[in-house]
Amino acid sequence: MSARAPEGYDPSKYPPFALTADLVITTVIDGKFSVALIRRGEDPYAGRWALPGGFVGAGTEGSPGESAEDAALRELSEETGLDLVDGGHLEQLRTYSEPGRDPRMRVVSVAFVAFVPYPGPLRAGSDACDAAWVDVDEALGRRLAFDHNTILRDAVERVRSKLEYTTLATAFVGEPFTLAELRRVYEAVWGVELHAANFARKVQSCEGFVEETGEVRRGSAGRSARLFRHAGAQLVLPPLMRPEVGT
Amino acid sequence: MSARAPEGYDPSKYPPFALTADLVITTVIDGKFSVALIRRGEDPYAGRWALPGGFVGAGTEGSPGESAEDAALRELSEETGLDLVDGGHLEQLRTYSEPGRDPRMRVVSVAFVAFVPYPGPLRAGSDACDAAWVDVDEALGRRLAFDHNTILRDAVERVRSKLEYTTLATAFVGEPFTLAELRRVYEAVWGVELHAANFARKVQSCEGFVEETGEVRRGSAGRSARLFRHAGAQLVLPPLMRPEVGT
DNA sequence: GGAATAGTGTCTCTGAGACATTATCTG
DNA sequence: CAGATAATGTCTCAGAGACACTATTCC
Repeated sequence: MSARAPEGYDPSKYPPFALTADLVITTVIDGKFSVALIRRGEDPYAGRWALPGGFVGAGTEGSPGESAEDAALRELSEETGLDLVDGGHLEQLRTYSEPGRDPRMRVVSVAFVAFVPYPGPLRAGSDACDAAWVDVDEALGRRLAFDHNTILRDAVERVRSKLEYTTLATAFVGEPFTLAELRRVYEAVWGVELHAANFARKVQSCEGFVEETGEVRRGSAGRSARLFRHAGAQLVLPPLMRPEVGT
Repeated sequence: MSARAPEGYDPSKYPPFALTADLVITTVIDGKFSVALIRRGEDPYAGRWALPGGFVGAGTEGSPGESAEDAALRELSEETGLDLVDGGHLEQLRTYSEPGRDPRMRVVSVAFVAFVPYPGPLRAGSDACDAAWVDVDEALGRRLAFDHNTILRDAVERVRSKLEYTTLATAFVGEPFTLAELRRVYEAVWGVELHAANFARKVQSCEGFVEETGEVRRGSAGRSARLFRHAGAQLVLPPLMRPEVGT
């Protein structure tokens, strides 16, 4: 019985939680799987690196408020300038609600993961004294604010596994892209080397994963590469398997 | 910047949300994929079927409060008597935070999915006038309270896909179980018929999925079946694929 | 031409699916 | 013994991985 009020609906009777949306914004920069971090300017955890995020607007009389997704999109745009109309992907990760995860008050955080093509350096937001793309492994090694190490770890595993059975790797590259560029996304995120020939065959044999634009990319050494765009399919069946991960 | 208060930490400055944990408790009853629903005794949506759930305790001075997971476990136990020590599985689905999803006030719901062995009929909780196991397809056809149709749809898809690449089917059967019983879980959840011989080979060839107890189950017609228990592995590699679902 | 990168051909091996056969139980 | 259910044997086919080879581009 979601949200049933036993008698009368007096909001003051219901425990107040503050709600935030925290983002794990991931991208691939020059072959490195990277995440957007900000450096906190204020206590608690002043000076620590943290995930970007912010409060969800609850609304007042006259204004309807926003969902956690709305808040996440707003934060993503503020932080990176992206709005997902051309490429990129945002999805909910999970919600972190342990009492005590924020030392000040009861804050529940809905965490999101974003997959974006590299949008250039970050601008430090109003409440951060610094912002930067950080290699994921290095970020996991830092002591982040709040429970953000846990959130980041969960997000990294989500991204890695989603590349196996979805076409979301295309969200990391701008269109059009070559098959080698797409392969480098997998290699960066999974930390492995893939067999180029077999990778290309697999991707092209999966209905709706990519389609040729007809153009080629030249300019670098070697034979010019055909260009592709994402062709709409969401799932990869059967999945691409990341090698050697369980053994 | 999760939960940063720009100046001073005055909780009254932060928008109050009520937080609930809603549960999609699934099981397999006699070959039918089923979900626990309760019938609401009070407005809003009095008389409508809904997912079980309840408020998350925020805590007060002296009491620490609980996480959404704590609340979900409490609700699961109240509703079914189960505590997951022997079998069963509970995981977060996602959080639903659209403004207006509850007509009374701003309620954010963290939804969970539970996989449990059939625990017998439900007892109607304090705030429900009825409670029952309902076939999933029938439940999806009803007009449930709040946005519970959406939550249920998301949960059903989660369960179906989780059976592909995890060993969670074992959470639906009591131990020990026969391979035929395990196969009937897949058949019920996916709504397909599986080839018994190939299923048994696949399950046994997957390291750590099941292990023989050495006992057999007799009493029904035909050759007696060997008994198994879950052997600890969480993932099925390569995944079991549900047939014909995309085509 | 030579190095570098893209793309193709093809072989092997594994595993899924289909189906036939054998084994063991109840009545 | 007949029927039912469990378990095994084996054939075929698709797809992943490995590797050799061809194609095209820049220098």
